[in-house]
Amino acid sequence: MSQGVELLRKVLAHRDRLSAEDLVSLNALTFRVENFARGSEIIAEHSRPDASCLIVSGLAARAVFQADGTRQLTALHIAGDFVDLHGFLLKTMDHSVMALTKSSVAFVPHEQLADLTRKSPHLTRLLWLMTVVDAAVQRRMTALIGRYTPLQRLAHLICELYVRLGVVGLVDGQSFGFPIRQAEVADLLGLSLVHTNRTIQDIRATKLVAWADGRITVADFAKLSTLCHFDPTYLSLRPEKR
Amino acid sequence: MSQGVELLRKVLAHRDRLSAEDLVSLNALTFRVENFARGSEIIAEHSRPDASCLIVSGLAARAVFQADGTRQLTALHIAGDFVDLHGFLLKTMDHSVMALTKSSVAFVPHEQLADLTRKSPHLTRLLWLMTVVDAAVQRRMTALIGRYTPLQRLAHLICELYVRLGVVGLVDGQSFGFPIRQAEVADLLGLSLVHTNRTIQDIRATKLVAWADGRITVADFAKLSTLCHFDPTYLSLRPEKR
DNA sequence: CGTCAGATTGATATTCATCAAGATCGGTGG
DNA sequence: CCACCGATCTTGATGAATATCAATCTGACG
Repeated sequence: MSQGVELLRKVLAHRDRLSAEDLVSLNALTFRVENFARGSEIIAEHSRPDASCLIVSGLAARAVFQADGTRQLTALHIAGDFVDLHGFLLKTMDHSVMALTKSSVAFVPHEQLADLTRKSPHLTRLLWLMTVVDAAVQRRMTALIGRYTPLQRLAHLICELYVRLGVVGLVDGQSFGFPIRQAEVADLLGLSLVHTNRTIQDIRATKLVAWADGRITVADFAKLSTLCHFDPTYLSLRPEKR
Repeated sequence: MSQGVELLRKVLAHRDRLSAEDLVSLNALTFRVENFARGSEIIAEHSRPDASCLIVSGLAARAVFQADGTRQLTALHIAGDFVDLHGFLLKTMDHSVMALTKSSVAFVPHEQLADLTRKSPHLTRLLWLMTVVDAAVQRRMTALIGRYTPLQRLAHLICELYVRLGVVGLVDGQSFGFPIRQAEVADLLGLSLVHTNRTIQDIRATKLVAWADGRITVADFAKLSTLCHFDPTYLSLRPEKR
């Protein structure tokens, strides 16, 4: 079983029980793995990909660029995220996907996904769900940037990462690797670089989070959650019949 | 053919050719229509709906509420939008859907949608697409609030509405009805009410848009698009094999 | 005529971006 | 081993953008 499929199985299993038949269909998917350097573009805006990709390792982000070169990173993606399932339906990309760290990415051809929609309604619904969860995460991001203070935005980002990375086993005790530059955090949170730096100092001052050398340690998840009103409902992490 | 199905057919036909078989499956869907008053909740956060809804007439919005009573409207929905297709997969709502004007809403039971995923892979992909387009619109919203000026946000909102309302035939010449209070525009754009008021005055001053008595007239769509870098790619409005 | 919701205005305080320097650190060539 | 360099983080100063507060205005309607 490829690493990509194994990760996908783990992520889907958090949302619904997978039947033996589901597993067979999953295993039938063939992934081509490709590596990307930090800062490189995995999928380009306006391109027409013929395969969808899943992050095997590393961090990636969806990016929307502006004419003046500034950008907004609209979503962050981690190992196990079927990032570009969207492209399967969109056909033409409305945004790009960037590797924020050295990443390993698995591609599955669109034909195989189309096949899945014909042969496995249940897996289809689960993959559909994954894109709907992406939408929910995006909604939360909109709300964060629109109505939360910078400190809350950052706290929320950390809470979300803590939970999502936990699902794929990437939280070690209370800490996880997050080798991201502050400029990128700024583009995620909709802040300037300087203000982001100060906000990071603010969150360190709360003592709820330690952040050094590309690693974040969550000292008090409960208090951090309260600070930013984190409610994980939007991640749909309860196994249910779907 | 019900009004709901007819609208849906129109919206889907903008994304792909519908076969005779597709139309039969569409017509098999049974919608229960319900009316909502301005300001009422169509779907509540944390609820577990057993039917998904489509806006037949009126304006609706997804809302995320904060502890202090403030809210962010994360997305705006118009006639023809299958707003709550998300609920079919999420099972538990992570946000609420509000009627911004008196609205007529058609509900189709989740069982019928599940059935569709078993019997009509093509329609399934098209409905899936509609949720993916919602995600794309949401992404654009995040980028807007994070990196665009208030004037650009408002201009972009108007461009988007102009195009989306055009698809369902709700643009009359160069104008469309938009009977929304400024407080709601503020919650959409992530601004304060006062600043929203001033931004509306700014956009009036450009003469590119007239806005009075609940009606917006777009005097120069091309210039307005340029002002806010509007690129309709994210709406996926080209019929393609999907 | 009074009331109410919504729009508008002016004044002020706060937040945030921008600009311009440092500081820190790892790597690299001599 | 050490001086230098570039990338990143940090800091301080300043001004612009935005929120907040408190009126006032307007039009619809009983």
